[in-house]
Amino acid sequence: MATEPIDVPELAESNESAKERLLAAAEEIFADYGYEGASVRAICHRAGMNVAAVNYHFGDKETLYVEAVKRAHNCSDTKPVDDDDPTAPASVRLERFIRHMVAMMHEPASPSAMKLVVREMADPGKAAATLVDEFIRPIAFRLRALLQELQPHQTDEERLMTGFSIIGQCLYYRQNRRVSELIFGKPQVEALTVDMVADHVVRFTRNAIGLGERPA
Amino acid sequence: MATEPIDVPELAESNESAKERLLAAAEEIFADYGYEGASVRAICHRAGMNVAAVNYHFGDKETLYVEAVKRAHNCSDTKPVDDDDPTAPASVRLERFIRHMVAMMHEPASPSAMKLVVREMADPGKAAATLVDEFIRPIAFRLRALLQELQPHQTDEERLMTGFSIIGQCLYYRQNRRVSELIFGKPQVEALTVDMVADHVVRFTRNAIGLGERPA
DNA sequence: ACTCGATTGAAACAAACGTTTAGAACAGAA
DNA sequence: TTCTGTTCTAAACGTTTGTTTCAATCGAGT
Repeated sequence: MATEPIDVPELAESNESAKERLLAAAEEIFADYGYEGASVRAICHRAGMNVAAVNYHFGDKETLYVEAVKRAHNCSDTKPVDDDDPTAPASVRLERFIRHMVAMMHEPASPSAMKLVVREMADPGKAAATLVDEFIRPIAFRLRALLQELQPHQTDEERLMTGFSIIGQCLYYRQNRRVSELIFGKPQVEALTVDMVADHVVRFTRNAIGLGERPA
Repeated sequence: MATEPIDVPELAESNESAKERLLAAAEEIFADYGYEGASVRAICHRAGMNVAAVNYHFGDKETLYVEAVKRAHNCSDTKPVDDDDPTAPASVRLERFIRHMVAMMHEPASPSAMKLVVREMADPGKAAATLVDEFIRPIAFRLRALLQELQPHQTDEERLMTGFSIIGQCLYYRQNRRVSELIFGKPQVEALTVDMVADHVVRFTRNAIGLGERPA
């Protein structure tokens, strides 16, 4: 009681390691089965820990979920878009934006993290607000700024819809890949590589907003 | 045993009415809470029936779910696209296709039915195959045929991606509406009416595939 | 060695889950 | 009426859920 806790550096490490394992396991299970479908027991089993671990480290299932989603969006690779060259022409930066977006959707650094993030976005829950603030909105505002440069004569609403058209194309392959495979067969869809899709979306979008064919 | 069942006309009606109420309730609850999140008790309570009703009429929860999804896609309005005038030019039929698609996503005849269908598409389960066969694939093949008319010089893969770009734009507003509201604020997104979005997607797509601005 | 706070383990908790059972209520046929 | 089959209800089934309890274990400070 009387003794102040002082700092516990190495203990904190092992603490983080335990929480980290739990978060990693939660990310996978939540991504695969959804919030309701994932059981605390399955998560703890995956983490090699006891059922009580969730309650001890996070309090309850919901808190664990929110923390897992927060951790997931940190694992996503936002950086390549951050160090974008601001001196390049807007049309080039738009192309880079699209290519980064398509790549992120097709081959995310952490598939289960991306899966979990997209799941939360499709059905926004308690973690959605944080996710939007720290992960989604920055990307959306970057695109909006680009479109303001490229189409200053258009209204805000027109640019908003243009942004949705671009994002909609990129998101399609992540949100509807499996259905597409059911429709056209898996080989047909798998034949579409990241580069092919990126090239297509860039060309489709450039034509759509009047940038014309991309110069070689 | 010895007596054959004969026909039971009016009894069959009341039977259908009971199953129908159950299916309607299941559609709403499953659409709102997902398969795992929806409880058999909640569905039966909504239908004003006993818990055992699900097991009596459908056997188990999963069968009820599949039947509810099948019923949901029947409630969706596929017809307006069916009686499409085949004599009109392909570019006009494409525009009609897009407008119908956008309208169906924005203001479906039965919101809960559409919600349930989209949910199953996002996370394909046991009902996905039927849904694709009877509901999704016909639409997709119609679009593919249109693009074959409009862009006969392109490869199958290019046309496939073009189709995905078009569908991706239409689906965006249904799959990511709530996130968009979180990003930009509800009023900004609600300001986009069905007609505005349809006009935009038509113009965006026409430009993208080289049809030029639509003639007045 | 001893103490004490942090962490883990096995077990159990009440509640909710999908499912089942046995019988009541009903309608038509004999 | 009596019988027969169908439909519905109340109650309970066994299992699984998220959560809690409490003692065992560990690690560092005195």
